[in-house]
Amino acid sequence: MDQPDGAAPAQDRKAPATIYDIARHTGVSPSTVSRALNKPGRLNPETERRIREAAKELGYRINPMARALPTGKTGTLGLIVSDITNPVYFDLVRGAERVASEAGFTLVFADSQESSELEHTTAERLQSYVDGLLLVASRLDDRRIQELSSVKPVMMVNREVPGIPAVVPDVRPGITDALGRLRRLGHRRIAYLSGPQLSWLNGQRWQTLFELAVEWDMSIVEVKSTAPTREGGAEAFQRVKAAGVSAVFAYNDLVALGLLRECREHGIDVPGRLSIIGFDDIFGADLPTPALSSIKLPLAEIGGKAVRRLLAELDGTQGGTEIVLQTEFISRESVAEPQA
Amino acid sequence: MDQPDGAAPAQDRKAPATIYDIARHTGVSPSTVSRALNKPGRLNPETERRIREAAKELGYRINPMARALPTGKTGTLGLIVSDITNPVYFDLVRGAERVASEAGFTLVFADSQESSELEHTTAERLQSYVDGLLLVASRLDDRRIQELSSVKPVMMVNREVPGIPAVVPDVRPGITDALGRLRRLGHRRIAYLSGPQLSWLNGQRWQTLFELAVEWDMSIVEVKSTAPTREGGAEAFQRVKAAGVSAVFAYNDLVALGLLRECREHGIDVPGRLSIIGFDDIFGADLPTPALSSIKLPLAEIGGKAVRRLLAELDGTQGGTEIVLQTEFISRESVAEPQA
DNA sequence: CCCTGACAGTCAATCGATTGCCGCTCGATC
DNA sequence: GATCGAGCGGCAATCGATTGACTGTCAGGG
Repeated sequence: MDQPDGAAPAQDRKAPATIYDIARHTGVSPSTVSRALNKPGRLNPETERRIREAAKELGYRINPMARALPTGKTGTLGLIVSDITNPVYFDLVRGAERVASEAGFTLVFADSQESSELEHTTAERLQSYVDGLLLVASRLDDRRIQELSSVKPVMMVNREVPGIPAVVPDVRPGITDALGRLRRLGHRRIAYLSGPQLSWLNGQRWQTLFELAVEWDMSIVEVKSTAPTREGGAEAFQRVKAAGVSAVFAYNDLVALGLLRECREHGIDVPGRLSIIGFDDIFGADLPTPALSSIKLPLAEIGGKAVRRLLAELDGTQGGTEIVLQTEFISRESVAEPQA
Repeated sequence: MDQPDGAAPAQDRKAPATIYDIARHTGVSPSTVSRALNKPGRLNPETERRIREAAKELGYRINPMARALPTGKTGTLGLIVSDITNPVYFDLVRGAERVASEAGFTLVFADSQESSELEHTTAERLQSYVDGLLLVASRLDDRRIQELSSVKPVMMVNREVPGIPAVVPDVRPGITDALGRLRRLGHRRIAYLSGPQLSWLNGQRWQTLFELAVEWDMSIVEVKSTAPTREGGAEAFQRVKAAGVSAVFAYNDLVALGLLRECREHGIDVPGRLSIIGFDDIFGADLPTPALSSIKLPLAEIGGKAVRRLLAELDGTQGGTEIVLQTEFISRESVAEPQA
């Protein structure tokens, strides 16, 4: 501290109490204090009580850094998402946060702005702080993820990587339901407005749609979008229109929302001329007119389960297999039978 | 580690390299390594080069815990928001994150679920991890905040507390513009659908509206909402309707959105019969029909500035006074002249 | 009466990095 | 040629908590 004396800038902070203070206060040794606080029952109940009391009195708060040094455990988990401004992550983050703090863990949180490079940097930086990492919809390649996981436990969310534990949704139920509905309404030719090539979920969605469409004898085309955002959706409008389909699935609700808005602006009737279905059922999907139909992920549950699973991994109680959660089709106004 | 031998649960993680490894590798002492890495120029350039090289080669990553112990600095900032599922925090969080990571700091992030109690617990827990705390729209009372700030630096965002540095918006420009517009359109009787009593911004908004309305000779009433959410807004519909006003400001966009939807469902024409204006201009405000007008906060900027200011506080270069940022009225379809 | 062992508490090493102080070397200065 | 000081690097203490090994005590069993 090189503060100019006499001119302490802010109020002076009192140094926090340590186990040494408590030890002095109660006339025992620091190691006894440590045990009193961490290994209930190891000590004489009376001694333990006295120590606990003194700790309370002195306002003792454990110093996590100091503890982390010998134990190697920080009590902290890292969560990296691809884009924090995507509402889809709300519930996921909250679910994760809840479970983590119930378990006495702290969540550290970062976003990679859809950049694989930035994600890597961030992951490495975070890794030295945390006990384990949650990678949500990671854009990293398998090798890099495996590297990361050779340093500290890594849990994948919404993505699968060989050898790495994961919590993922099963997109099939939701898609089956949605596509079935379209089919019954009379749609025969549909499009998939796709997302980032590096997105595992994008692959899943396309794959599943494709297989089902083929199986049900519907025709399907992929239309590429430039970005998984509202802008990306809007920008793809002409290509979707040109594809001559009666219904379109969009990679996610942001894209769907962008497309929907653009349709309206160009006087394309939704759902009359084009039915639109998004994925994720984010905040706001129900706001536009027509309200957007979407295939919903149980995000909060995914976040919670992912943390729980990572926590289990941490103390060796590994869950083993991968966890899969179901999706659900939320039908709103953006779907109807195609105009003759 | 009490792993059952022979059955190592996951792949074994290699211990990360330390300065001791580097020291051995290059034949110098650990302290020299430390200096090479932290005090460029202090050492013989050649020695420094060799050490840096070895560090790179061994994949050395500093152990933040170990560093934090002697220095007391963790390189980490805590950010607590009242409700992470409120889209208003997106940009704020992202702005904060960006500045923090540019400065080599890591953001730890938590939400208090609108609970003052939970916020307090969280703040205390976080405080032992971080160098400083950012409290966004805190629901804590002044005394508790001052307590927190006597332990480690605290920066208030969207709230003022005596003696604590803050970054806040000036709601006046946006409100003036919006209210002026209403007045010119012919509105004379307006309502404010208020938010949480503990919210400082809620107070600011009401105060400012009230003063301006009085000054401009418009009548104004406060209608209470039960929660600062869409549900809260919907739930207040009857009370707003009963108030017999031609325009309403809502505490935030979530509330406004809820109210807007409910109006539509009850066949109340917006903006014909009722003009609605929200605050924050969150994601989705432009989605409904009619699109919601809103008074926008420069959230990303607020987040960034708050972090910068806290960082300055940390190394004594305190900015001194409080930072105030301007608001802006975003006019959309939910505002029109009142029906005769 | 001695031994065993449970129990309570202490000692001291350790985690990884930082830093004040010291010592050596060497060239410049008087 | 002795002295001084700058430059370079090492020694060892320190931050706060954890933990294996150890000591001393006391009760109960053989």
